[in-house]
Amino acid sequence: MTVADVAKAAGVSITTVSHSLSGKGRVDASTRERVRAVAAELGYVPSRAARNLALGRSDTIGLLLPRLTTMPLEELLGFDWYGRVAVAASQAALHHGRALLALPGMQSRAHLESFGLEGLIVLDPVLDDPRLELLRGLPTRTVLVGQDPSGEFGPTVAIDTAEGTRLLLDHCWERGARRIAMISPDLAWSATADAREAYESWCAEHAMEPTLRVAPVASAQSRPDLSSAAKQTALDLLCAPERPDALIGMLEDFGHGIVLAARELQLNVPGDLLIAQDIDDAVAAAFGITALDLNVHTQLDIAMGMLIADEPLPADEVRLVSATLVSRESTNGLHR
Amino acid sequence: MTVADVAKAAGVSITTVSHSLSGKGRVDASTRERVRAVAAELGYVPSRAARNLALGRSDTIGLLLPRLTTMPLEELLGFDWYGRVAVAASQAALHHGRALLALPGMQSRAHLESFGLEGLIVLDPVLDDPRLELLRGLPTRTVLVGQDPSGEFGPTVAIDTAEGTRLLLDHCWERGARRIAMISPDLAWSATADAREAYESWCAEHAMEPTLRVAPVASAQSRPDLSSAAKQTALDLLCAPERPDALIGMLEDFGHGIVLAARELQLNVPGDLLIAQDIDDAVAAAFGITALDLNVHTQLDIAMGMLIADEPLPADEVRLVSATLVSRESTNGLHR
DNA sequence: CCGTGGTGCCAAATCGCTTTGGCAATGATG
DNA sequence: CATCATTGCCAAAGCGATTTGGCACCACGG
Repeated sequence: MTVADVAKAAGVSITTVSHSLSGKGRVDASTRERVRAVAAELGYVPSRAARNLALGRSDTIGLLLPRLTTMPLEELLGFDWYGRVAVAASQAALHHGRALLALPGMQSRAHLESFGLEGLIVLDPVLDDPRLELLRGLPTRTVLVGQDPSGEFGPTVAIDTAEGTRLLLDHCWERGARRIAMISPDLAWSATADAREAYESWCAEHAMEPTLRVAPVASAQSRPDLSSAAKQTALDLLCAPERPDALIGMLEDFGHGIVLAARELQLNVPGDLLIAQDIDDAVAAAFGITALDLNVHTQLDIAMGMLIADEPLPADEVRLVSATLVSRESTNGLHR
Repeated sequence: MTVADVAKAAGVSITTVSHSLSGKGRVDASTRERVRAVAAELGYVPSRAARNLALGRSDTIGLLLPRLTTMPLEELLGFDWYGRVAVAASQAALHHGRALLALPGMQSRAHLESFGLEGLIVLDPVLDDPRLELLRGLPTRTVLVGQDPSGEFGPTVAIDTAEGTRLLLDHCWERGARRIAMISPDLAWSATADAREAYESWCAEHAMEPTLRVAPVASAQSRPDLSSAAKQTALDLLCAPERPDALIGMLEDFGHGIVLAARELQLNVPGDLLIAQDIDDAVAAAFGITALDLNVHTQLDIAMGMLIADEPLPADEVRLVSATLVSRESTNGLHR
């Protein structure tokens, strides 16, 4: 079932069929409708491959995963967050009739171009990101999702990390915390840096001594045990002389690790210690840990919209998405 | 950069380039190596679109999601399990140099064919599955992942649900439980039916009265609250005169719901009640709930292997994958 | 010396679509 | 009535790969 079949059945040329269906050329309205009717009746569906070849691009959006740690790239998808991003991207693409392709690592530019992608989503760049080299001058429309430390990637969709961090801090403050510590991962993420910065300036404004600890996760060869890393760091913090009365974990599973640490030290949550996390997930929800909903669907809807829009990509637009605070029992208030 | 460019650079014909790179025609070994070297030096990567058109198929594997409830299809990806399957499928495809396409619902057969898929993975059929009609006579290699109640889909990869169910029951029995109840969802899944059957025959073997309750989740218009559904059912069960001493939840989040019910009734877990779940996930892990690891990567590796193998698909092979019991605190033993 | 078979290479057709450029018919304009 | 612009349609030329069928050459055996 090809254009030729439809053309024959409708008694017109291939050109007219193509123009009728795409609405592009000059075709009489009645002819167009007739051709469309015939095509529909025959159940004609154009071949993707042929269309892609002729158009020089596919209806596929690529998803370029980051290179955070030394672990194999594919394993990143096993991370809850990247899994969710991949799913959200898939849904957004699907919603616009596009397919999503999780790209097999960083190959050559030619390799990247061979897919004839309609658009490309690049996730979470880090400083000195080797992918920058790949993307420079790439003809493919590209949108960054996640913050860009270098500012060189171009159009970006990102969470307003500073705002989100302040949401968490304000929330803990309101619930009575006066010594709020932060546990941050050792990742070169821009969001991580922004959060630390926001934390420090917030502390300055509230005349609070900042207590920042870094939990090591980046050096793992395989999927790191985020919860345990956070737990160790939390234990360390909570045994210090001036024990914090609130702990904010800045990576998935960190909240859970902190809960385990508190349990081990027989601290009551939230009576003795408030706990919050910068990113919401099923575990945080099940444990009643206050967290930020990063609105991954909103982020990817926006990114997808930018990619498939008709107008040219805005060169340096940064669209910030606000995180939503999800308040749960873990910050229900300290004993006084 | 096309075959023509490589041909010119190497001083041979397009045919010879194609043959050299694919290793298919008759080409002198030295020529082949030379052409390959030139292609590599030029950074030549064949265009997917052109190859797909010429070959009549893409290097894309489709993933056909099930139609479990009345919710919009895309939302299924939001289910933890299907998200994980999609990610695992993506990884498996990626590992074989293929792309994975989450298919936009059940369209016409022509629509399905328009993708020129190299292979198709169909997830979790139910009785009277409307997708059966679509697939009958489809030229695409198709593998089913999940159990097939009708037995009409052809080659299948599935978890051995009966074996897995028995693993859970034996485990609870060993830990001292003598009144093991099961909470099952109201889904037309074959796995659900198999589990119930396995439960009943196991009970018969152990002279135990089966206590099966169905938690309603299928009628939800949007993503159902699985945990609450299970909690309600568990509360009901645990308030009955002959209170069970072990509860097995047969869907994701059911274990968590049962934990909440036990907590509400001030039952000690595992002192007064053992809890287990038929499917492991991050929440079960974080809560220390014993669960079955359904080895989703193994399942999809096998399925992908069948799809891209050279030999023809075995018509009716069913490859059963064993679940792995992950024992955690929730079944650490009853008070006696 | 001729027929046979194998080897190395290539021209051209093919996949199914989009798009360009042109032709004929029609209507508007001077 | 001649001219020109517009409209409706189509033939043909791509897009970049694969693959078929055939040609020229060489070696071998009868």
